[in-house]
Amino acid sequence: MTAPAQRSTRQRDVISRVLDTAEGPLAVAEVLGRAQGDLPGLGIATVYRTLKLLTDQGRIHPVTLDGETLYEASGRGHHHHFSCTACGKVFTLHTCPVALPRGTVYPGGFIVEAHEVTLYGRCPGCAAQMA
Amino acid sequence: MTAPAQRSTRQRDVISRVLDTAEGPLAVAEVLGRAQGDLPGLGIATVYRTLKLLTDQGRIHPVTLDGETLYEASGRGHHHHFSCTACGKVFTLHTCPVALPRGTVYPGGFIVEAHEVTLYGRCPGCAAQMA
DNA sequence: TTATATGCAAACATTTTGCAACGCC
DNA sequence: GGCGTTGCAAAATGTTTGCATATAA
Repeated sequence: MTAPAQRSTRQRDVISRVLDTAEGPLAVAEVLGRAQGDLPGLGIATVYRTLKLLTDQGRIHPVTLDGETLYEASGRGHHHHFSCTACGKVFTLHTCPVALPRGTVYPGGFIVEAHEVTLYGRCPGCAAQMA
Repeated sequence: MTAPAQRSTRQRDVISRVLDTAEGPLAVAEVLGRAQGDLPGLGIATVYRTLKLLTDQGRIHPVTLDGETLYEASGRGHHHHFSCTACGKVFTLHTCPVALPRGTVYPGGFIVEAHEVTLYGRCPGCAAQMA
């Protein structure tokens, strides 16, 4: 009773690479668009199936931002996100503004296992345009 | 040319009260269910329309958590959320773990206008059950 | 060869919209 | 009475699934 065989296909390779080389989390439509650059005939169903597969494998994970589900590659270490209120792009931040290690007991008796922080504001590019 | 008149209806009153008296953010289905306790015939479209109306008025605002959109009353001051990984309930936290006032320039040149923090872990009740 | 993966289209789930009936003001 | 609001059903979105064909191994 072994796990079902996993095949390496061009579709999966391309979708994986799109996420691995992305500068931040991507929306499903964005993944489809970028992957179609290499595979014009790629279907949206394959993207959804592959995203689920990669998520189950722990190679990527979903990030929900303003109601939209984005996907990003795992294994990039602890980080957070910055959502630009001007251009809408989402950036990855490598500095963490909170000190809440696993096991911290938060006021009220909440035992913290993990945390997520999202910052909103102007990204460097949009801030420069305003000036 | 004044703004269109807003009418006070039983539906809007009930939906507003459901959110005002909620202990935390509620999912749309949860709002519908609670409101139907008072208004059995209430339609889901009215709930969506009213949620959008109240949001536009700034009286409530959406909170996205794990891909689900929840709504909570505004004007409760700055706070964050704790999502229990055991029972799934979402709690409101009144202590803020970050010091990022508006205008803070975050490493990388990001100008912070707002921030959101979500903590994950065991709520007091679930933590007690484990012990 | 053969079981898994893909693409298409149909099925679902969720949210929005059109419209006639209804009810505040 | 008039116009905003409601409930229903249809439409628009976003995501999943069935199935015949294509393909990795």
